[in-house]
Parts: sequence; C-alpha cells; structure tokens
Amino acid sequence: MTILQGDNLELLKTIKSSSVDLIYMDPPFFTQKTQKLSSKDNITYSFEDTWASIEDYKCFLHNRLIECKRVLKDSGSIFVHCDKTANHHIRLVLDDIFGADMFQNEIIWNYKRWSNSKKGLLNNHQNIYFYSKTKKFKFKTIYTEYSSTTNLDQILVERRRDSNSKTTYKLDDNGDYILSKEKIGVPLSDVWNIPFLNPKARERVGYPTQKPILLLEQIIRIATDENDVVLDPFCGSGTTLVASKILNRNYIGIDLAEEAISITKQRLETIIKTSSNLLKKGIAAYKTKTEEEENILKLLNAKVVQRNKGIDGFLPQHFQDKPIPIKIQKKNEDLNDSILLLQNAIKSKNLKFGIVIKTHTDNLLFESEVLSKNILVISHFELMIEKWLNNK
Amino acid sequence: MTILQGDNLELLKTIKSSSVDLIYMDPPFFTQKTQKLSSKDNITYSFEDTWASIEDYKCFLHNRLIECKRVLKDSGSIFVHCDKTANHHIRLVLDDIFGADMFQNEIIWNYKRWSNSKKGLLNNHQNIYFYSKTKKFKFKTIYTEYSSTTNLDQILVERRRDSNSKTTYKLDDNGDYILSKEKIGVPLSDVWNIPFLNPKARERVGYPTQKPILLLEQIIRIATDENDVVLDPFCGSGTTLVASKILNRNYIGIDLAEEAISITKQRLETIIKTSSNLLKKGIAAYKTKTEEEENILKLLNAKVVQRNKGIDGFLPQHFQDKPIPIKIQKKNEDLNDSILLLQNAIKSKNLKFGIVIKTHTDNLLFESEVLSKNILVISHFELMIEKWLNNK
DNA sequence: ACCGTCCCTGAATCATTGG
DNA sequence: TCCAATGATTCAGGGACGG
Repeated sequence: MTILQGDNLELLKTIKSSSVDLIYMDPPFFTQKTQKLSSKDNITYSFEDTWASIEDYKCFLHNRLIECKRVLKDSGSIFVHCDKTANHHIRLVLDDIFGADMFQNEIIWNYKRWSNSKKGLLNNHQNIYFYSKTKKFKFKTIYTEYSSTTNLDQILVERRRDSNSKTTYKLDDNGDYILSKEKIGVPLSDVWNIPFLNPKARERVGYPTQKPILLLEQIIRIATDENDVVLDPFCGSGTTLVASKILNRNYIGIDLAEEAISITKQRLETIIKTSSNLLKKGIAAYKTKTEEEENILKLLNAKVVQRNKGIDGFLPQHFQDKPIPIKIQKKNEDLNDSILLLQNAIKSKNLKFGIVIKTHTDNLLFESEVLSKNILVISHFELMIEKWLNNK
Repeated sequence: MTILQGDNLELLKTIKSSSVDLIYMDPPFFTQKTQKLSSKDNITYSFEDTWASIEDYKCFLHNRLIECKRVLKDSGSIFVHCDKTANHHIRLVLDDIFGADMFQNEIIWNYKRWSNSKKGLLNNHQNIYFYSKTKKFKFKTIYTEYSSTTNLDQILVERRRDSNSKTTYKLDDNGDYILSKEKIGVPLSDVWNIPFLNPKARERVGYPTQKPILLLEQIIRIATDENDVVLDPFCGSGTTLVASKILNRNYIGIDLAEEAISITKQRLETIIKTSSNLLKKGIAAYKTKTEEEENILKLLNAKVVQRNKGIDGFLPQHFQDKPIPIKIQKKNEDLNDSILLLQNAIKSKNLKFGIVIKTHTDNLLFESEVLSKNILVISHFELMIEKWLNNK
C-alpha cells in the first residue's frame, strides 16, 4: 500500500509503534563488494555493500532493528535474511535487541545453483533468522506431506507405553484396535527447498539479490493472516510487496534507491511470476484455473483451455472427428448454468458432444430436465463419496 | 589408533604440533540440559551440558580450539559441529582463533525426524563450521549426480559465448552439436541430506547425540587422504573413529567419560554400520505411486499411504470416527482383487468403510457379486466417458 | 487464600529400522 | 510385504513453593 524512498532509519521513525505484523528484512550481506546486476534492457542497478568494519555494519543494523522492534505489534515477528558471510554477527545483534529467548528458528533456504569452481563446497544455502517480539507471537503452522517411508496405516492406531516404556497398541473392550484421531500432516521443517530464481525467468527484473516469490509467500503465510501489515525496510525490487499483494496482505516498502522504487511500482502493477516448472507447484493461488480444476483436467489428460467461459479443456482424443470439450462446474454456478454455457460453446464451435464435471450439489429440484443427449454429466469423486456416506 | 580418557584440554597439550590432518569436534551444544539416553540394556550414558554463562562456554571452547589449531598441520582443517542454540557464538570464537578468512563453509546437515508439537518450525538441521588452518588446505572435491531438472544439453554439448556474451551451442562444420568432454558431476553442496540415526537402528549404541557414520565419512573424505590423522577431542561414542577406521585413516579420540571410552573401544572392535534400504536405494525408491495414482489421490485430497498393498490413501476427514481408506485398482488387478485387498486391510485395521477407484474394465462377468455394503466402487472419469461414447 | 513461577511428569509426535 | 518398536523434543497439566 505504501512505498517510500529514502533512508529506512529515518522513514522507520515515521511509522507508528506496534502497528506492523511482520517484518522481512534483507539487508546487505557484508560482502564488501558493490552488488550489481544488469537487466535485459542493459540498465545496471547496483548498491554499495562495503563497510569500514564489521562494527560499522553491526551498528548500522542495530539502529534499524531497534526501530523495527518498536513498530512491531506484540504478536509480530521479524525474519532477517543473511548469508554465511555475516550471519553470526547479525544474530548477535538480533539476540541483543529481541533477546535470545525470542529466537524462534534458523531457516535454511536451500537451492541448487551452478557456481564457479571454487575450492570447497558449493554454497547452496542462505540463512533466515526468525525472532518474535514476545512469546505470544502469531504462528500459522503449515502442514506438509508425510515422508514416503512412513507407514501411515501404522500410525492410525492408538498406542500407549507401559511402565517400562514399551509400546503396545490400545485395545477396546472387544479387543479391537482403537484408531487414533485424524492426522493432519507434518509441520513444516526449518529447511526449505525452494529453487533459486532462474536467471531467465520472467520474474527477474534486474535488481541484485532478488528473492523468489515462493520464499516470501511461505514466510508471509506462517506469520500473518489476511489484511495484516507486512513491512520490508530494504525492499529492493519489491518481492516482499508483490508476495504480500498476492496473499492479500497490506504492505509497506522502503528503499534508498530510486530505481528500486520504480521497479517495485512497476512489478506491483503487473504482477509477473515465473512459469518455471520448478516453481509451478506453489503458485496455484493466482492462476486462472484453480488447483482443483487443474487436477480434474490432469486426471482426464485434457488439454487446458484458458479464459473461456464455456470450455475448460478438451479430451486428448477426437471422437467422430470432433474434439470433445470439458466444462467444470464453477463454485457459483448451478449445474444448469454450466450445461447451458457448454451447450452454447458447442453450438458456436460446431461441436457434437461435451462433458460436464459436477462439483457440487445445488438446490434445483429438476436437475435432469435440461440434460440433453449430447452431454455427459459426471460427478466429482467427492460428490459421489459424500452422497454415499450420507446414506450410511 | 589412540583413545584417551581425560580432560581434552590437558590431553591436547600432549599432542605434537602440526601433526593432525583433520579435527572433527562435536562439543556440547550449550543446551543447558543434561544429555542422556537409556539404551536397550537400561544402561544410561549421559553428560552435562550446563554452563554458568555463555561467556563461560565460549571460554571453554576458546582454550581447546587454541590447542586444536596448534596440533593441525598447515594443510589441515577443522569441522565444528553445533546447532542453532549457540552456532553464532561458536563461529565468533572460530573467527577469532582461525581468522574469518579461513572460514570455508557452513555445512547444513539436514535430516527428517519424528515431529513434535512445537510452535514454530520443526528443527531439522544442525550446523557444521569448516575452517582451515591456512589457505593451502587439503580438499578433495566429491562429485554428485546431476539433479533431474538439469538440461542434459548443458552437460553434453559444448558452449561458447558470442560477442554479445550470449551463450550458444558450438556446432561443427556440418552444423552438428559438438559433444563436450565427459562431465564428472556436480561438486558436493554445503547442504547434506543424511538420515538422522533412527531410534531402532542397530548402529545406535545408547549414547546421546550419536551421529551417523555416514556424516563423518563424508567429512573425512573431503578433508583427508588415506593414512592421514583424524582427531576427535569430544569423541563420545566414537563415531568419528569408526568412520576413520572404515576409511583407513589413523585416529585419535579423547573423551572425559569412562563409559564413552569403553563404548568406543567396543564399537571399533565390531563395527556395525546401518545399511538400510533407504540408504541403499534412496528415498525415491519408496515413492511407488504412478503419476495417475497420485493425481487421483490429489483430487480426493487424500493422505497418501506408501508401502501398503491394500490401501493407497485415506480421505482427509474421518467418518463416524474412522478414517476411510482408498484403494486404486492397479493395472494387473481385477476389480475383485482390489476389493478383496481393501476388505482385508479394513478388517485388520478395524475400519468401517472403504472406497475403490476402478481404473479399467476387466472381463469378469459378475463383477457385482463381490460388491459389499461397506465399499463404494467409483469409476475413473475416463471409464465413464469411454462407456458413454461407445454408445454413441 | 490467591497468584505466578518453576519443576516434574505424561502424552503426543513420525521417520525409520528390525523382525 | 507387513507389523512392531523407538526416542528427542515439545507442550500441557499438576504440584510445590514463595510472595
């Protein structure tokens, strides 16, 4: 919502105390080099990351972090991104300001990247330190899939330990197993495998040290709710703000460089995301097709059609020399609407048959009335299961 | 070759200067707790990890690291194992003694482990700091396999940069690609995925904080040649020495605790190294679902179950306090077989209902005979479409 | 009598090996 | 292939203690 240009120390002072839910901070890494990168348009952006001493650098951070703490709500938290060069010094400053007992996690961002053949191991990670302002910080656990080595069916049964801490299965009065409560998945780990931005990806706008949106999305998801306020005092090319916008959070961005501000504003206007295959998984959130619809089409091996009201995809094979269109019932559509939309599309495209996937029941009494011979209505698996279970 | 019991500060002083090639050090992590673990035979080994202050702890390390540096050869290096609790303090001490410019890598040991109910992210990594004594340290690059997303062209075809510094593939006079010399692989990354020593592993000797042999082997491989000298001043249950012995390196181990020394000696006599399926075949070998099956499970929002013949997944919600298993008909299975397998699983797990997804028609005449009230058979979309179209 | 803090115990967790 | 077992870490709850 707000993008400010200038020294973040001064500008942070203008922000109200206890007003921010999440700060993501990606300060210079103390590389002692000038960071630069040229974009496709041959415009070169750069910033200075050279310091008189590490003390100088720590002081620089210290002053800003004090303001950061002030503007955070009591339920707020801060994520500070650094790399191996100075992560230990940065963490000392954080311990100093937020307190060692407010340290929550060291997040390892792990990526694969080809790099020059230096002696030693390839540097394939960066560190993100997660501190909260108080013990009562906001945290939304993300649950992930179980490892494929886990025997989930085993875990389904309740167990207890006897006095020797031996495990036995719990049995009911009939001697049958007692099943455990619903499983929700494994809480997210502190090591995140997120691909480094492919240099060719469209997402890249030509600003040094740009971070992938997925990384920021994940941070925002675990630390905020919708409409919360996200602050990035070194916003650079604005990835944090873009991710905030995508996830419906409010945002404040600050950067010293005029170019940074203008890139950020541009990006926010036309949100671009890389379509790199590696990243696809997590970006379902703002594609035209919802993930659910995509799954249905994938299951049918269908060719996906974007931006068509009547047709979502086509079956892979023609039938009687005509393609067969698929229409998925949308959330706000009655089945009749869906069928009509498909019928219209069939007529205008001069097709023969079509398929509608019914995804929810609506209240119409005479659903079958509009059914026509050239359209097959198939219920989503979930609907069939629901119907069956309701009779049990 | 040598195992010494006593205070490592005193014992380090008895070791000749510039005589050691590699030091692996796994000091207490500053957890401020007593580390203990009771083994199968109810023998409990433990050590104290409580300190008056962080300064105390740093001083303790400082004194020992000074001796460590002295005993290292000029070509030698040190690997210091720690975790998130005090890694920043430890690195400061290391910077202080070895010099910040002798810092080579921060190794992240990443593992999966049983989870818990922590607020925040699961801690699934530990840090190992790699410093060398001089710039001329010994380093043997390990090459790993290319990741599956790597474009093979990049590996096999020679490239060059044209005048605009664009990369193009080199072509011979006939316009064919010139294949490059055999590539040897990707140099080892600084993030290591090595399984955590499982509670059930035979390799476990009942000593707390025991590290997997594999982890030590990797360190020893990159930093030493055969017959070099490896020193572990906090050798605990002796994993470092075992790995050294396996790899034909000479070793010196020191520990304060008498039990540690005796376990170590025992382990060195009969070396037990876990060689599980996971280590042999990799995690991918456990992922046995086809893409089609995964799509079906995803469409149902199901929890995936690997390694079970009768059950492929569970619906996300319980019904009447029982989970509902899903079985997908396999290529070579009749529908009856699938139903029977699921029925057996339902019986043995004391479940109520189940769902079978029929993926192909088989030639059985009386499919319906085995249908039972507690199982819902749903046809795959494709089957329904096929059937419908065949009547057209 | 009441509160907050500290410590101890108990329950819950799941990735993995072993039988 | 299937079934059984295990533990580092976490939180919750209860009891002890001191103010």
